[in-house]
Amino acid sequence: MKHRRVTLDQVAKAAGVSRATVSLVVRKSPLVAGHTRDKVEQVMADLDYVRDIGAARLRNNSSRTIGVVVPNLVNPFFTEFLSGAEQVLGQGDRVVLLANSHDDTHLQSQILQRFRGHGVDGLILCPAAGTDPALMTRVRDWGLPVVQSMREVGEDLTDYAGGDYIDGMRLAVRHLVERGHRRIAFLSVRARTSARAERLRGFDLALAETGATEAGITETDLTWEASVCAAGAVLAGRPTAILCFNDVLAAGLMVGLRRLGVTPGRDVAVVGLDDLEMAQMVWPPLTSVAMHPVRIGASAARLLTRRLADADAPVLRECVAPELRVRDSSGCEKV
Amino acid sequence: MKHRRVTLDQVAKAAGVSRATVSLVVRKSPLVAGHTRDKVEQVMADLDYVRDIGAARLRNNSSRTIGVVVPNLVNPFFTEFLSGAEQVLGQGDRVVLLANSHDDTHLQSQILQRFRGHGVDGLILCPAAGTDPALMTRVRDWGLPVVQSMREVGEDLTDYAGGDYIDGMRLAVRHLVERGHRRIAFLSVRARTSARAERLRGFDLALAETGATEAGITETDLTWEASVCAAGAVLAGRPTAILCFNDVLAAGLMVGLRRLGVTPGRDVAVVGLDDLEMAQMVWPPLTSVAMHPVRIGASAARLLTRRLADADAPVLRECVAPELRVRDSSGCEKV
DNA sequence: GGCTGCTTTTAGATCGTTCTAAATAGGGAA
DNA sequence: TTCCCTATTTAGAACGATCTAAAAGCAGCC
Repeated sequence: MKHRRVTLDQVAKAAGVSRATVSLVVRKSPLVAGHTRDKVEQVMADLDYVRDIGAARLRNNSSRTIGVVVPNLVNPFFTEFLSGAEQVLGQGDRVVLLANSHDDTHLQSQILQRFRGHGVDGLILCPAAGTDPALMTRVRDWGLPVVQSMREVGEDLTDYAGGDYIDGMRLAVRHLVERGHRRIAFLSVRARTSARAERLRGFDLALAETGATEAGITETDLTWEASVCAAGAVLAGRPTAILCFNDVLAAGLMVGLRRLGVTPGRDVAVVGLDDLEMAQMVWPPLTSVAMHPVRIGASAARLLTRRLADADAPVLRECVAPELRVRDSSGCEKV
Repeated sequence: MKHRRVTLDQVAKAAGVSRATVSLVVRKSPLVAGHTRDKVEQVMADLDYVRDIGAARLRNNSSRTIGVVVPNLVNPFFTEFLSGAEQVLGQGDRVVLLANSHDDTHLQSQILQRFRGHGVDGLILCPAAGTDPALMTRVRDWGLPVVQSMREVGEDLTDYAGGDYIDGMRLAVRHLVERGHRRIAFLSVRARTSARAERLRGFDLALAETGATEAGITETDLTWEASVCAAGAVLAGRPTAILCFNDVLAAGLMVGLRRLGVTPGRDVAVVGLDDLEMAQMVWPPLTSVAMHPVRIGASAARLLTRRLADADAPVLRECVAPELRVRDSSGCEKV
C-alpha cells in the first residue's frame, strides 16, 4: 500500500503558510523571514518532504541532470573518466544519466533523443567513431550545451576536455630514443577517431624531432584479444621498440610476443599509453604515459558546469598534461 | 538564440487534431484511426517533436528512469556489472541514473534522496559496506522497487542478483585439492559485506568437503597496492596455495610474492575470483573463477523490470553460476 | 427519422513545482 | 493619525504531458 508523495501543498498546509512561501524556502531564497523559514524547514523534516525535481524542471527548465555518453563501459579508461565526471557533477548536486554507445553512431543518436526527452541540462559526449561533425551543431540547435571529451569531432564547435596525446607520444618516443632505440613501431587501431589521428600526428612529430625511424604501423581492433594476434605483424617491421595505442593493447601485445618466444622488456621494448592500474599488474610492469582519465572526466564536468552558467563563454579546450612512468617493459637498452 | 521545445499542442494544431489525440499517437494507442495516426506521425517528424518524459511522469508516475548505485566505479568488476545493467535497461527504453557511493553509507543516503527527488522508477543497489538493513524497508516505504546486487543486506527483503560465490569458492578449492594442495590460505578483505561473508562461508564449506586445511586468512583493503603489501602476511601461514577475494587482489599478491622471491605458479599456487579480463594479462596468467559480472548486471536489470511490472511478485534471488578457468598461476602440482 | 452500438476524438482537470504580479505587514516619518 | 517604504507573503497562471468522462461520427436496423 504505497501512499502518494508529500507535496509542497501539504507542507504549506501543515506549516500554515502558502505553497509559494514553502517553495521559496526550498530554494533557499533570502526573501523569507527567519522564523518562517525555521518553521517550514521543521515541517519539511517531519513530513519527509522531497522536492520533485521533474516538476520543478517543467517550470524553470533546469533538471540538474547531465547526460554522459561513452563508447565503451568495459574499457577502464572510460570508466575512470566516468568516475571523475560523476564525482564532480555529484558535488554540484547534479545527476548523471549514463549511456553506452558501443561506438555505434546509430545507437548514439537514439541515446541523444532519449536524453533530450528526459530534459538533460547538458551533455558530456565521447563521440562514437564515425560521428558526423554536423551532430554537434544539431545538438547546439536543440539548445543543449555539450562538452566533447576524449575524442573530438569538428573544429572548435564545442568545449573539449582530453589528454595531450601529442605530448604523450613525444614523452614515450623520447624515452625510447634515450635508451638507444632507433626503430620504433606503433600498434594503432582501425577505428577512425580523433584519438587515433592525434596519436599518429604525435608519433610523426616525435620521430621527426628525435630522428628515430618508423618501423611499421599495425592496425588492430581495440580489444585485448586482437592485440595478442597482432604481435606477429608488429614484429615484421623489425622494431627494437613498440609503442602502443593504449595499455590494453600493450598488455595484449606482450602476451602475443611471449607466445612467439620474444620477451618484452628484454628482446624488445614495449610502451603503453594511459597508465591504467593494469600497467603495474602485467609482467613485466609496463612503461606507460599517464593520461589521468579521472582528471579528464573532472575537467569535462567543470567545463560543462561553466558553460551551463554562461552559454556565451568562449569555446575552451582543456588538455591534461601527461606524465611518463618508466617501468620494466622498456628496460632493454639498445646502445 | 534557442527556441522553445516543440509541444503536443503545437503538433496538434499543425495536424488539425486535439492534444489528446496526439498524446494517444505518441503512446501508440490502438484507439486512433490509421489515417489520423499517419498524419500526426508525419507532423511529429516534420516538427522534430520530442516527448517530454518529465512532464509525462508528473501525470502518469513513470519516469522510465532507474537509479543505479555502485560502491566503486574504478573496479572493473562493478563497471562490467554496470555495463550489463545499462544494456538491458537501455533496450527497455529506460535510462540509467548513475551514482558512486564510494562505499560510504552517508553519501549513499544522500544519493538515494537525490534519486528520489528525480522520481526514479526503481533502484539497483550494491549496498555500501555497513549499510543498515533498515534502509531496504525504508526504501520500500517510499514506494521504490529495489533490486540488490553483488552484495545483500537483510534477508529476503528485496530481489537480489549476484554470483554464487559459495559454489565459486568450492570450484577453486576443489581445483587446488585435485592438484595436491592441502594447505590453502585465503586473502580476504576488511570491509564487512555480504560478499565477504559469502566467500568465507564457501571457503569453510569447501575445506570441510575436501578435507584440506586452512593456512591462514589475511585481511587487506580492497586495492591493488594493499594486496602487494599483504604478501608477507599471507606466506606466514606456510600455504602451498592462496585463494584471493578477487582478481584485483590476486594480481597484487602475485607482484608482492615475486618481490619476496616467491614465484607464483611455481613456488605457490594463486587463484583469483571473478575472471576479469586482467586475469589473462597478468603473468603468469591467473587461474580464476568466472562470475560473469555483465550477466549479473543484466540479471539485476531484468529482476527490476519484472518487479516494475508486478509489485507483488514473490521475492526472487538469482545467482549466476560460476565457471572455473584454469591457467598457469595454479600450475604447481604438490602431489 | 430515431435508436442502438461501436469507433474515434476531445475538452478540461490534473500532476507538483515556479513565476509573476500584486497584496499585506510592519515600521518610521510627517 | 496618515502616508510611504521596505520586507514578506500570496493567489493564480504557467510548464507539457496524461487521464477521465463525455461528445461526436458513423453504420445498420426498425
